[in-house]
Amino acid sequence: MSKSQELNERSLCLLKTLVERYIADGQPIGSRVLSKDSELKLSPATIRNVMADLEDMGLIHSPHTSAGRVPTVTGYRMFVDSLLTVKPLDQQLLTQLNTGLTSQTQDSGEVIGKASRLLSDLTQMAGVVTLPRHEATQLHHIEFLPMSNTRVLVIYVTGEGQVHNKIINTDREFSAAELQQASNYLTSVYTGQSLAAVREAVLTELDQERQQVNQAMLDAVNMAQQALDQPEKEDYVLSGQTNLMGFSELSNVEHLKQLFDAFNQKRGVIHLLDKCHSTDGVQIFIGEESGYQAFDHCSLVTSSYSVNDEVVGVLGVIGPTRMAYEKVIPFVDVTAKLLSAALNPKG
Amino acid sequence: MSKSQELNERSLCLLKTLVERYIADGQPIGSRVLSKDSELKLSPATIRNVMADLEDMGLIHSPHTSAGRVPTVTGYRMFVDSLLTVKPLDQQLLTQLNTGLTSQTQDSGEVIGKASRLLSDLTQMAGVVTLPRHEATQLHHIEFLPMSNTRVLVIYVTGEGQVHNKIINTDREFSAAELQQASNYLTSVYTGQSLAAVREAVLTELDQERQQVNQAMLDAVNMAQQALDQPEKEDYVLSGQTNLMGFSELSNVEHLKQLFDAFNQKRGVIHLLDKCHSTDGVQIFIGEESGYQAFDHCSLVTSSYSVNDEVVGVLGVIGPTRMAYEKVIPFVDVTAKLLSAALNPKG
DNA sequence: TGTTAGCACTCTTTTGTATTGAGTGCTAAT
DNA sequence: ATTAGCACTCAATACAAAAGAGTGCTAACA
Repeated sequence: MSKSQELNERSLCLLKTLVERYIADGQPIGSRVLSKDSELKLSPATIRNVMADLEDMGLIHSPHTSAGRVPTVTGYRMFVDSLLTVKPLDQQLLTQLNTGLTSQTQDSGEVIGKASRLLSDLTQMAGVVTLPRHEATQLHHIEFLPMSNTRVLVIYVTGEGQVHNKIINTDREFSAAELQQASNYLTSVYTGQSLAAVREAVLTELDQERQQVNQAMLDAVNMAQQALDQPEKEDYVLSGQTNLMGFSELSNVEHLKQLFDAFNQKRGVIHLLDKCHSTDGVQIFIGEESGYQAFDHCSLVTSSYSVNDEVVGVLGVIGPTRMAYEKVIPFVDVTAKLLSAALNPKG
Repeated sequence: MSKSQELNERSLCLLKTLVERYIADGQPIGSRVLSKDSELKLSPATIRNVMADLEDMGLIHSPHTSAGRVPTVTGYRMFVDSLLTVKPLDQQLLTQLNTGLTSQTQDSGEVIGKASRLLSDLTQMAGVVTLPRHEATQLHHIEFLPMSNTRVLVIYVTGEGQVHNKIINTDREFSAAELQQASNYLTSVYTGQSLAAVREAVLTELDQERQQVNQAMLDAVNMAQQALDQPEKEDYVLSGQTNLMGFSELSNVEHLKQLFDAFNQKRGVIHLLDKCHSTDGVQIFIGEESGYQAFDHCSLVTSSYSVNDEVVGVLGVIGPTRMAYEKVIPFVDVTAKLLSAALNPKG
């Protein structure tokens, strides 16, 4: 009785080799192979007993009577949490990453895209990088341009050259000169502050100084308020989706459709990625743990990246549950660090 | 002898109903069904004779001895070219299109995206719209902003609020004031001209007036030249890719992967879409006609759209070869016209 | 001469049955 | 506690037979 609940060294060791072997081969592992594969010198019969225990504990599972065993989600979880021996990152991969992310003359958008691409290319799975949190980035410049009648094009530049734009409708028609003046005023006052701060400042300024401030500036602030009104929705860059079509465990078209639909919706994925914002270090969602049905057969390995020591985004790799965690984890970890480095204002 | 090469009224009529029926059912059509389905009162035996002729001519094809017949690519081609009875566009679809494309306060990018989305949503296939040809659009404003050291952010606005930006490296450091002056100079001189014209003008100005013109303007022109140097690559907006995963004829994961890879490469698709630039009216590629293996089982129905009576882009629908051409064709046609209308400067 | 009924034939699809092989669980021996 | 042995389960494979769909051809017919 006590035995069946006890997770002794031996059981764990066997679980470990079972998972490793299953990740390598993709086929259910029977007692015979496990007996040969493990450094423990045990007979298949003994191993069968242990396996029965592991199955009782919900760590492995048998597809049917005459098949071997396969790790369950909790089995994988135990594996990555306490059994995994992380491999140091392949040197060649490291240099590829480094050269890919460090090249000059790129705005941050390009770097993000490049990172996503590298994640997918070097893992042969799907790579994802969220765009830096809009709110946290600094305002670098804001400009109003006349379009037609009362329509005004607002352009504002944040961080290292990310350009955002939006068309707003104004109450009355503005001349090019007026708009120019507004641009100058706002840029001079608010440059260097975070967008969140600017939004707040603009709102209070609208409230308090309505009477005192001169009309031109009031107009400027008003337009800024409209432009920054609803925060831009979060977004991410996904690469290598087609890589996922190669994996036999996802080869069911129905599953694939669900997965790709989820990618297109973006909502769910963003929500999932947001969960990693808080934690630092690598975080992993295995199969159903994500809570999204479309990801039932996938795992997600993520890490957050920062600018100026503040977490502004998340990046990661999406692949089948059966992935080489021992390689992917350090890979994602390093990529996050390199991306942070690449995005930080140069020395 | 002569008979087997002759495409009389009756054969064509049967081909037509065969294709229609096959498009509706998706299963090979036998002589019995065709006999019942056709308005011609002919026995299955007679129909078998006709079908044998059609097969000789390469218009239909039998998957195997005991299956019915299926249209070949040339069969489809004949069908859409001369047999098709185009259905007038469903009134409800029309209003949906209209309201979707006509709403206010959208920059052209949004309209393009919306069009693509509508194409896919309303056909339940994939929709594609190329971005308006960059070269042909008018320059509306150009602006230089200092980033760090010698890096300068160039922002230029074209057409109805499309914002482009690029970071360039300059020979020396420029002050904000200098850049402002350059912006003003270029904007005042070149606003309203097409990008292609601007590029040309800039180049000649660099050549000819190197001595006479003042240094500030020379710098400005120099930077503009760098920014407009290599033309932006063509691009398109694709929607509803996942719709394609629902079709049984494409449900082979291998095919799907090829197709989606092609979508990601973009190169091939763009090349294909470019072929439609010249022609006006609806153009159709059926199966292998496209010349791209990934599209072997797909058809592409396209039409070009214009701004100021000049063709600037192409839009279309991608779906399985077996699609309801009689509905899709008018739909694509109308969408192209509505998009042209939506993009043309108002009033 | 064009159309049709009839029939033999082909080939896929389905269904059923037997066999093989992998792997287990249990029991009894070590 | 470990292990050898054995009966048992179940998927996968192979094979055979039957059913079904549709054709091509021939001969009869209007």
